[in-house]
Amino acid sequence: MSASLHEWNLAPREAMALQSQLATQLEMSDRLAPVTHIAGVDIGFEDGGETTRAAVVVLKWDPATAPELSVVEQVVNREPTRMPYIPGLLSFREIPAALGAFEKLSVLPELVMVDGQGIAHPRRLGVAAHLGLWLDLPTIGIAKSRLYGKHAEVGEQRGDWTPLYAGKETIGAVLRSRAKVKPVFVSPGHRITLETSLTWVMQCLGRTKLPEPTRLADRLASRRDQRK
DNA sequence: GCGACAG
DNA sequence: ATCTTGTCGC
Repeated sequence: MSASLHEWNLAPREAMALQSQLATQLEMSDRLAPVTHIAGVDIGFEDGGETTRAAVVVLKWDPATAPELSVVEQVVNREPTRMPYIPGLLSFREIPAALGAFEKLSVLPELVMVDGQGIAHPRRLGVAAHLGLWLDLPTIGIAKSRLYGKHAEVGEQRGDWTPLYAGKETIGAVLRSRAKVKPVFVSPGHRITLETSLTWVMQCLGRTKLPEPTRLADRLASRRDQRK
């Protein structure tokens, strides 16, 4: 059985109120155990959207070989899709299936990278932040596009980044993870700072746009991946 | 009222 | 996210 279902079947109005409340519980400072394993999380859909497929990939962290990291475990969890995609309420659609995938894991990571926003969200509770609270693990959000916040143009060089702002508050960073490619949006979720988030993301960056954890989870969650 | 809008 | 082939470029 997964987490108390009542939290996941809320009307948009209530879901939004819950997000604001939960956001106050986020820890915005570093509280990480020594990192030996990093997980990547992403969600995909099948059957025209009727089935939600959560994928979690656990990689062994080894500074000697990074950004090449070995896969220690891969898990896929399928569940009936419970609600449609509503901008700002993504976590209510994706987290239930993700929690099921984590329950199947035999190796728990000390750090989790999620495909989506951390606190770079209207109410500061993107999917990465929400998942971090549920798992009580440090999480980082790595999104392929912007949901919320303003920013200046980002440099062209790989590694260049510029702050993502919500007024005067810094809620994330726009990172040029690969030259000549659209930048990614990095924002801390839970138990980690933006600075530390950027350090980890860059350390897991190969020559690709996405860091290894989410790149592999992306592939595993995608319908194009013919595995089963 | 008019846009914007993670996956 | 997903529906979908080939094709341009490093």
